[in-house]
Amino acid sequence: MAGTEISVPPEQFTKSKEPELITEKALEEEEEGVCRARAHPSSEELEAESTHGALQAKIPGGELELLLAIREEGEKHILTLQTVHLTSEDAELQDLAPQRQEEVQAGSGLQSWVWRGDGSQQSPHPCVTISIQEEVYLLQEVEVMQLHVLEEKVTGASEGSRCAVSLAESCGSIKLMKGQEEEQLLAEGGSSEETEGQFSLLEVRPGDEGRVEIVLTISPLNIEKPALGQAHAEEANATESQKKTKEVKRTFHCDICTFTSSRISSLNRHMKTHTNEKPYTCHLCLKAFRTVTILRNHINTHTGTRPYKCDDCDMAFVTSGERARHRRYKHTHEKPFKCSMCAYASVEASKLKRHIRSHTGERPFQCHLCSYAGKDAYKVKRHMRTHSEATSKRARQEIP
DNA sequence: GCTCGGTAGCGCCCCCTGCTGGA
DNA sequence: TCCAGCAGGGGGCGCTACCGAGC
Repeated sequence: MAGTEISVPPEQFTKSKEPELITEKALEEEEEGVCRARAHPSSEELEAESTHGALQAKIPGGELELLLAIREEGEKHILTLQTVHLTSEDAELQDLAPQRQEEVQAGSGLQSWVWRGDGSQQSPHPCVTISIQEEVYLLQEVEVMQLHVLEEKVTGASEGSRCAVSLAESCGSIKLMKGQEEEQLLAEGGSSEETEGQFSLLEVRPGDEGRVEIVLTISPLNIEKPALGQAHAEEANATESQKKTKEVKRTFHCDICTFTSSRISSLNRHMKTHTNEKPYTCHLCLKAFRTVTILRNHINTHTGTRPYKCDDCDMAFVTSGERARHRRYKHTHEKPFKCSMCAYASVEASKLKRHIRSHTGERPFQCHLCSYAGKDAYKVKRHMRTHSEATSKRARQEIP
């Protein structure tokens, strides 16, 4: 299938951003036999996705739910569901005879997806076949539709577990649901391709009754999954044999994002980034900060204390990062950010980003008084002088 | 747990240069 | 022709935020 591509109206899909696949209500729902991950990506985040060429998936009118089977016990997976252009060869894939078929309805707006699996286990990876109603997902040219499902290790999944992923357009939510059904056997036959070593995928083909079938190959990953309900630790990549043997390296997970660390102190520090708590207040300006380090740097900006002195000149800086950047600008001339379209290279990523706008013509900063748009914020600010000065000139002319 | 070093990102300001229109 | 105004492109720094790792 690699190579087969179907086309889906981009607006019909919302690509889930991997770090967003974290749940808010996962804990209580897990107790109900449902593992549910919900994310609320902001519009900015979705925008960012699109800028990377990834597809945006929006499900018109409601949620999209994807059922899939997890075969291995104690494994975690990242699933990427990707639509691809369909070719005539895909008809051959109809030979994949699913043994099971289920339809899922989740709410009024939900488009039905059909999970299918067969008993063949020839593939090293489990596969899932999903059918989508054709009126929802058109067999045209697709680029988009990428779903990342970060699945928790499935313990006690002897009966198997099913996961349902749903995208709700209205709120941008993604749900990960673990069902209680019996073990779903997995289909074999969809070609797979590794992407960044993370996932494999899948096959898209026309199904019956006007559906599109997507065969999803699941690659087991050694990725720790966020705990449900609270930050937790677990043994990284621990198999039973490994557990029995030796040195258990613990990995601590944030349950709000995909952050992991080998140190609990790092996790504890990280967890503060998910709160608005800023307990460290500058006594000079009353501005609050999350960490004492940031506060210290801030106070140095008041006092003029610049502890980081450049070895090659008389410049000094508040932070080591400023000094390092200064050294790249002035002394080492190291420019790690290189433009792929010309010879331009920059010390800073933001400069490269600004430079690329000169290639693309993008002008994201709009003047609110005229049609002028600038490629960076300061250009608009500078441009605004022309309005104020023009106004003042007129005023001077009108008032002799 | 604290601290340091490094990285990332946004913002601000400045300089240099080319174009354009009016004096 | 000269010059001021304006915009494009880019350099450099200020500051905040975050994280890995050493102590």
